Amino acid sequence: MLTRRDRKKQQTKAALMSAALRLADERGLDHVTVEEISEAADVSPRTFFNYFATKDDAIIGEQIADGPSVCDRLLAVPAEVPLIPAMLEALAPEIQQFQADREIWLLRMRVIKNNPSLLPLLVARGGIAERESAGAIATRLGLPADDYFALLAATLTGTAVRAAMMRWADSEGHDDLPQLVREAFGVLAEGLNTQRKKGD
Amino acid sequence: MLTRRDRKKQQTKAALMSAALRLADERGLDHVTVEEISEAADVSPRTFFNYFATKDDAIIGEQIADGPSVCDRLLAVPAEVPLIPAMLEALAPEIQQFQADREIWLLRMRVIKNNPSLLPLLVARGGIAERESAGAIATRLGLPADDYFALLAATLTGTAVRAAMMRWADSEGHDDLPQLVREAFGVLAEGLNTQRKKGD
DNA sequence: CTAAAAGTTTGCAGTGACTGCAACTTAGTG
DNA sequence: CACTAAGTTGCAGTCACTGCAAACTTTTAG
Repeated sequence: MLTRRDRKKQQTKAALMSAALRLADERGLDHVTVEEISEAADVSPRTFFNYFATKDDAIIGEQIADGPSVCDRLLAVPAEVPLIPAMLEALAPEIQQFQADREIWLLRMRVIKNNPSLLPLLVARGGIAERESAGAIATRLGLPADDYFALLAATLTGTAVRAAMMRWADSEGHDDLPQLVREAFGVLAEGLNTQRKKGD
Repeated sequence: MLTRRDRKKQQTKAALMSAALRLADERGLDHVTVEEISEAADVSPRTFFNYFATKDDAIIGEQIADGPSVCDRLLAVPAEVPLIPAMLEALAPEIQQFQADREIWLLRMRVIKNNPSLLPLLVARGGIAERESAGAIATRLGLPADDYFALLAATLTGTAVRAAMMRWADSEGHDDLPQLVREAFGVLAEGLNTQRKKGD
């Protein structure tokens, strides 16, 4: 059940995130202090740290999916489906989420682009999800859980999604995100094919 | 010319790095202060920051190659050579360097493993090199400089190398590093091939 | 309705990373 | 031996972040 308390917490968290994004966008991340962010969200600085471990976290947010994770969804797709289509299907809800939170994500990507020190964190966050997915991919392919290829495939999908997001943000959201992701995977498959031909 | 001054600088830098690694290995990164590291290297804390922008930098080091970069070497390999062998060749000197600095790298990887907060930085550092390589790969394949596939391929090689390094470190240096890297690339090519068959 | 329990916010005091500046010391140069 | 350029250091200051305990608010139970 969602009590009033919980609702208020969500509100506060959203306020902090959005204040952090807005201010960082206006002035650049290192010209914004936690104090100012808290001020803008109308809570004490100490409270800020009850919600986020670091200032950067307030910008990046936490990729928490309420429902089943990419990982779960990937395992749910029938095993006959080839990896790339399966991955696309498992990713679909996430992508919809990005579009639903369109404003925030466009802003977030812009801030990250203008403050490259944030990129490591973004990549690292993706990396966690990727490592989980790697296990699921391995299962699908009947490989041991810590298989090289599974890890590489997972990394690749993460990179593809990130590249698509960047491109989407660069177009200021004019491009169609699902289309861009499909394109990234398509280019990938095609490129790998080309590579195989040249390599053989 | 390499004056005494320069030699001293190198010494100091090495001393700081090695002190940072040793202490972080013994006590864990956040139980070591910059003051203690400087103390151990026998310089003032202020001097530490003349050498490294952040504490973490002293652990990760800066992947500075004196000679030509991976990027340059990749372009030097004849265009007929397929991408993966070309990449292996371009990477060879780096790998030798890792082996030459064997002790430091094994220690470094152990510290990173035990202090995951460092991972983002390591990945980010790799990411810079990858983005450069992406350009070179694109050139080799006759693609535009910001091509999707080139970026994905570059990311993949970075991940392969990193995975090989991790495995090498896990074996405490008993495994043969060049062998592990070749294996990573091999598994990769093979896996992609399998995937193509399933996917068509 | 009320009092205790449980959860949340806040202030305070402290640690430690990191920076700019100016004084000081030392190595290279003519 | 100056003279200069480069490197080192101390100092004062800002800001991220933490633990603790007090104050406050919501929920729960009697």
